Amino acid sequence: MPELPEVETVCRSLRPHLLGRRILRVEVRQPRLRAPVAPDLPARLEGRTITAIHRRAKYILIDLDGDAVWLFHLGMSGKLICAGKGKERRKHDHIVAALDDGGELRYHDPRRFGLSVAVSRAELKTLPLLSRLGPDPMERRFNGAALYAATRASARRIRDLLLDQQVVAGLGNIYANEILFRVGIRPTARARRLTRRQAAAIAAMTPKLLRDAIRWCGTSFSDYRDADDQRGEFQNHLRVYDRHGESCRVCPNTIKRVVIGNRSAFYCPSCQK
DNA sequence: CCTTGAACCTGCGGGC
DNA sequence: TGCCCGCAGGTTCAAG
Repeated sequence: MPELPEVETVCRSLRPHLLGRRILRVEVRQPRLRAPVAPDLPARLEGRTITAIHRRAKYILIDLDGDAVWLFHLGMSGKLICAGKGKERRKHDHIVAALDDGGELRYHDPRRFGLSVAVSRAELKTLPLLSRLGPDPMERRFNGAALYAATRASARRIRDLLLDQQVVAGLGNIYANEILFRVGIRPTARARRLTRRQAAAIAAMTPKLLRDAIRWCGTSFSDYRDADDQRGEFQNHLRVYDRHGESCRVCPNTIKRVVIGNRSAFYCPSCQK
């Protein structure tokens, strides 16, 4: 479900509910996520107060007093929902935290591809999950030169390179495809065939498109929702993703779907070369 | 080292 | 109505 714009939207919607709140109790109802939830997770969180919420790529980091950080990755179907205590538990509510204002924070994830970890600040710095990530797309160190360097000697297709979180951290299949449409490059193009100019165009378009998607609160393609259960609106601005068989928005051609790297890629055969 | 494909899960929509 | 198939916003690991 969630790529960088959706994760950023979730962070923003969490803050009004969570900042300054104390965590009273954490219940792990299903520990079997992508990585098993550690048995000591509740003990590391209970009694602590939430001081800040940030995002790194597709990870959500909740800072607590007393040197603790609560980290989430939403996988494909994960949601963080803030709810009043009266609301009944739903199937797949795997982690439920009770807050000092009577509210709750729930981690809900039918497919269980997400994960949740509680660590100290020192442990956070050494977490392989985060230390393996490349630059966020909004950082200055992600630029045309860096992307061009990553494309050299790469036999991979450019769509797959953009999904590699070590190259740039935060893109997923929707935005990788949308970026490539907007710069006129086919997702199937071999990375090493790109020119310096094309790499620069992709690197410039990436933060631009992501900011635009954040402005629309992300893409609610099927089930993505923020912490208030609100939909995003960027699905109304997609030009190629999941539009195969439909007509291109800028030319008379039909959008095509191909499978590369085991995942669908979408493009317009005449707008993208 | 690099690249590809399968695996991890559940749910939904389409075709029959 | 029900069953089977393919597909899904992500990541990791094994095999070649």
